[in-house]
Amino acid sequence: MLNDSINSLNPEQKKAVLTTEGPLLILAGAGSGKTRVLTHRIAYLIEQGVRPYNILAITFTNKAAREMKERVCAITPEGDDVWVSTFHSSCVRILRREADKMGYDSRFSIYDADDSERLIREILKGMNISDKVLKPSSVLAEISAQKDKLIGPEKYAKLTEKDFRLKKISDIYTAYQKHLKSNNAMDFDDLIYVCTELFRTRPDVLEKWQDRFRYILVDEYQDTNASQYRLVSMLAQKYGNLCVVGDDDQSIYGWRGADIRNILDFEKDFKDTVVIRLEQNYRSGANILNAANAVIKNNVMRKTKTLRTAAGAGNMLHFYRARSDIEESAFIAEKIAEGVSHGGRYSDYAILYRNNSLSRVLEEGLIRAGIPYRLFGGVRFYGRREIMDILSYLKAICNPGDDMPIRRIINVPKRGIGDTTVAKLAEAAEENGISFYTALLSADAVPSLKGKTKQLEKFAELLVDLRDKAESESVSELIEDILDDTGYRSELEKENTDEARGRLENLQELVNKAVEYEQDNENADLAGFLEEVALVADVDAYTDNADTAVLMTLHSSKGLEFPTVFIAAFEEGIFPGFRAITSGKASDMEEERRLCYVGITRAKEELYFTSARERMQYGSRVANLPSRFLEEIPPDIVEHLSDDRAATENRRSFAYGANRVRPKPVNSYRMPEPKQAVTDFGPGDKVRHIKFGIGTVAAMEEKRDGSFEITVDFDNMGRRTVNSAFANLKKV
DNA sequence: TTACTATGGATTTTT
DNA sequence: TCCATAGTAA
Repeated sequence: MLNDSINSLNPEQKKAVLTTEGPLLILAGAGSGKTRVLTHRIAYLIEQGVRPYNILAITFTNKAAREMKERVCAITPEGDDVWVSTFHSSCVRILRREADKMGYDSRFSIYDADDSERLIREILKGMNISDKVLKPSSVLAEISAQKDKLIGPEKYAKLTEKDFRLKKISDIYTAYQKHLKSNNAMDFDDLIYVCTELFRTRPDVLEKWQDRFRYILVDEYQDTNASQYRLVSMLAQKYGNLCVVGDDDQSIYGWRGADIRNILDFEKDFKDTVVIRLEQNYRSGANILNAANAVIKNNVMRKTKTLRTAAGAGNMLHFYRARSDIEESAFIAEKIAEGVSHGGRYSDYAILYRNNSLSRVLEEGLIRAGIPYRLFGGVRFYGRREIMDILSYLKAICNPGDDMPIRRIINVPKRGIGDTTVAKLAEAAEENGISFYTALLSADAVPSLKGKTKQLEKFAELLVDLRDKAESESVSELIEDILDDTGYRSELEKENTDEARGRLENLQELVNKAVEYEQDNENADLAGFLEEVALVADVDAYTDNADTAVLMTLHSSKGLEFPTVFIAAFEEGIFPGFRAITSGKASDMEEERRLCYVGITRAKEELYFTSARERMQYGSRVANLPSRFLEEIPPDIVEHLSDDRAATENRRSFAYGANRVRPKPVNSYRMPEPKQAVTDFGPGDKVRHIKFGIGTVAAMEEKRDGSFEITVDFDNMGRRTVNSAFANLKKV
């Protein structure tokens, strides 16, 4: 059965499956069936007598890991014993067993990005540095970048001696790392970093794990950073059976430390590497592939690779330039409605955009047209305030030695313990060399906190009480208790707003997740739940079984495919983004181009690029030119829906290209206020609306932007208020 | 301590 | 525009 399955692969895929020994680099173009290859490869290894236990498969998302595991298990039951997990969870699993060798307790907690940033703020405050001078997020980014490059605090200090600003960051880095260590905590980067340190300093431990993982596979290899690369190469050193799969053209996380050289230089780093190119695309029509190939061809930093397809030309691509962002969203909504009315499903449609702030106007268009949709990204579920609050309670209960979570929730809900009190407590803790929690328990001994003893005692009691309950209760029960005992739930219920109701729903969802976790894990405990929660992302929740259109950023769309794709706001200054245009670095523009390539190759049948002549951005009206990437696509495969020659001409004369004249930032050009929307009707007149039919105008109100809010009593739809800027009412 | 107003800043975010 | 944070008044 496995043999039949392997025989149905194309020659390159087959070779990739059968080449089991030695270093192997698989350059897998978009839609070339790489997951199929990987799963077959694992199954084949097992069939060849490799123990599943000796195989490690690394993916970037939990979702990918889950899917791969399922697919392997579908071929062979033994697949269940293969380690399929993300870099981070693999490292956690290793470190839980080896933590003591690196001076950590095996119950170390994991800081997510928010925890880390809060800690940085804390340190900045302690060092009396304004967060205007050094932005916590950029400090964190710098520290993260160093860890990714395996540069520890000491080494960084040496490197930055001469630069005043960097010297400061170096001090913060040192303090940050010290805090993590003393709180028995690791941030995301540490998970990898500490693991590599462990392997570097303890050859005996390394060898143990080398013997364990004789066959290693890494997916999305183009997205690995230096530390991940180091980790993998150390593990693979002894047996040399390292298979990496990636597509340099889909490297879109360079800004997060992903080092494209990992893939470009793989052959240099691993002698006798076998390179296999999967260029046969099974996803899209030829026009779409040609567009993708044509765009990516403009990048210099890449391994040459051209996608082929056996499919026919397929449909033309479409470009539409609307008058405004609102009209653009209306166009997209209309196209979806049209498609669905011809028998399509909402879930056939994906709307992709460069950044999250663009989602709102697009959503509004869908809402107006009554199209069901789901939005991915934006605020992460686990990033929501109410979720983080309750998780902080859980963390405080689980690991009271960690100050951060307690400090977060000490006054949530409000219980009269303010910043000054917290600062005093922290000081007392510092002076006595005890944890914040211990200081809290004996707060009555601190004279300066006299007036607050009552509140502090009550809070301490609450925590002790909850810790007690945690001993005997399941995680979900504990969450319920936290919600009740702290008054968190009743507070939200009292608020009685839509927002509060939404928060309550989210909290219920958190309880559900806990229940799910308990059902899935035999030895479920609080620490395990927190770990799981720390290492999941929202995209992990994406499923295609709901019949709704999907909105997400281009970044999140990687790895997915849809019959019809809209790439919205395809404009200079947005995509490519303002920063990539002005930075002058060719590599920035190349990454934008790869993102464009990713977007294009998500489409199976139809691909629309949409843009607007002017749009609201940051509160003001801006006019952007169509994206330069549009001109990189052969014109004969793009249908211009807006018959907009003038704009195209305009673009031609615009000197662009980061390597030539640096263009004026397009965002700085402000459009004059629009002409007053002309209407030839007024209250009492009969009008026709494209969707709502005939009605009588009841009222008209001029808006600041010159358009009109028009209230109409429709014969069939009742009273509706529409805006003249997009409603297109006609007098009858 | 909290609740209000002014101000400034604003990609992308697999873990 | 919309958000988070800093500063100020009660």
